[in-house]
Amino acid sequence: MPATVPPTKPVSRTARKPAARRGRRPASLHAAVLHKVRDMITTGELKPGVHLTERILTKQLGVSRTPLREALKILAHEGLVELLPNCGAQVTRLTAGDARLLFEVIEALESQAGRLASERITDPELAELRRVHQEMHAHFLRRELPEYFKLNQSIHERIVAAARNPILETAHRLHSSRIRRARYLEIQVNEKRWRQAMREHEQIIEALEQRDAPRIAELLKHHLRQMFEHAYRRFLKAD
Amino acid sequence: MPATVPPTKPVSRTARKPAARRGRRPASLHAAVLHKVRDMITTGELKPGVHLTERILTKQLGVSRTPLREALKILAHEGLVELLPNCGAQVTRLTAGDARLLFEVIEALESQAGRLASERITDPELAELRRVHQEMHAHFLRRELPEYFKLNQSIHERIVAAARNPILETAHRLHSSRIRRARYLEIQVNEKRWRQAMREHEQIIEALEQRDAPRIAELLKHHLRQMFEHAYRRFLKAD
DNA sequence: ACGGGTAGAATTGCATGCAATCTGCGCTCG
DNA sequence: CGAGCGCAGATTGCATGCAATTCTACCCGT
Repeated sequence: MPATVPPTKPVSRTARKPAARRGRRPASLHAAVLHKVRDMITTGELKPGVHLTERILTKQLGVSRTPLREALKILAHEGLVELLPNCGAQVTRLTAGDARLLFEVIEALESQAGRLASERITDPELAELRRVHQEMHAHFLRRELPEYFKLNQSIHERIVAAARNPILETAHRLHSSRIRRARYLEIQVNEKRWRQAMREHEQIIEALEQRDAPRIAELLKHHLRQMFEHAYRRFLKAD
Repeated sequence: MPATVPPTKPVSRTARKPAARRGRRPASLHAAVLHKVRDMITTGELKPGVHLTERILTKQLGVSRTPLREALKILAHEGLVELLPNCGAQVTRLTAGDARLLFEVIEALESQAGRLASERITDPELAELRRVHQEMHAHFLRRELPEYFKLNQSIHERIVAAARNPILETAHRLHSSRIRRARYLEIQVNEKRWRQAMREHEQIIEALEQRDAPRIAELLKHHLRQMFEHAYRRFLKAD
């Protein structure tokens, strides 16, 4: 009985208070719910395998079933939840096998993004990337894992964004979000791997500055493969 | 006023006739609607830019608004339709620029699929692929475009399937469906390109039989790029 | 005659009601 | 005492009702 979670602040727009037109654009409710639930899953607030009942979620989010159901359908389509007919939804439990499949997809997308980024990234973007990288390095030296992790994620996102391909970006984000937690696990505590990852990042930035497309693609692939291999072992241990 | 389309057979399950339990599994209505509308878009029954009103579609499909809306939300998420807030949906109009973005994504996915397929494809699958290829060749010799096109599509799908990665497969299908019509345009009437495409296919199959992963990846990329370049010109002319 | 404003109609977005299905539990029968 | 059956509760899936927003078209003023 997971109903112990306190109801979060309702996302409702006009709701019962027609006077309060506080938030700027009401934005569509289903979109808000979609983002909220997706966040809850990727941050781990909703753990894999948890059974989601519409009743509980609607109460937590303060919306009715219609927008919630629309959001769940989309999440199911994305693969973040599984919809059992007439039996509700449950957060997808990521097996090691699934993780491998995801990494194979991400590898393809991210290396392609790197290739394109090397041709399209602007000098200011490069400078900013270098700056973030150095900031990340500082956190690495101080062994501040959460901050490091956040900037790490940010760097990968910036590279993908520099590819100037929103469709590629969306696809990449979609699949990345599903292994976000695996990526986190990967670095945790493994000092040696952490140093290695830093070196790989250093090389990637350098290759980008030299706009060496094939090298970037190779480096990103290698980086992701290493990441997967290490995360994989942890997975097997964890399961 | 596009309401001249005759209502297709309703997809409803129990509907108004509780006696008729004809179809085996009722299957979920929203899934049926999703497939139906997606088909209508990819086959061109619903042309790009057409405005979709819930009212009309519900009548055509014989379902109520709820499952239809859920299907539209997913299609919007896939990029096949655009959902204007409070203004309904319209079939996404694919610009030449969008097509380029899509090709960049497909190139990444399909070349990765080829790489993986070269390692994982079974000998019977290879034999079947060769068989389909020869059948396609026969249609090529007889200049039977629709049949050729169908088998062409089938070959690409088989290669992706041989990668043994359902997630990759889904992502590939998702993006491919959006440029399906462009692919069709590409070959039409351009005799020289057609012969060239046949040669490329021949090489791809050979490389697969030799399980030469890097070569397959390169060949598929080249094949797709050629396809895009030729389709691109037609696009620009068509627009 | 033309532009602006406003009332009306239609359409979307959300909430809720109803039927069908599934789960769990108690009861009965072997 | 165990297994099968049936009933009740809960939950999902779909249909529809209501409010809000947008688009259209008409009317009025300049």
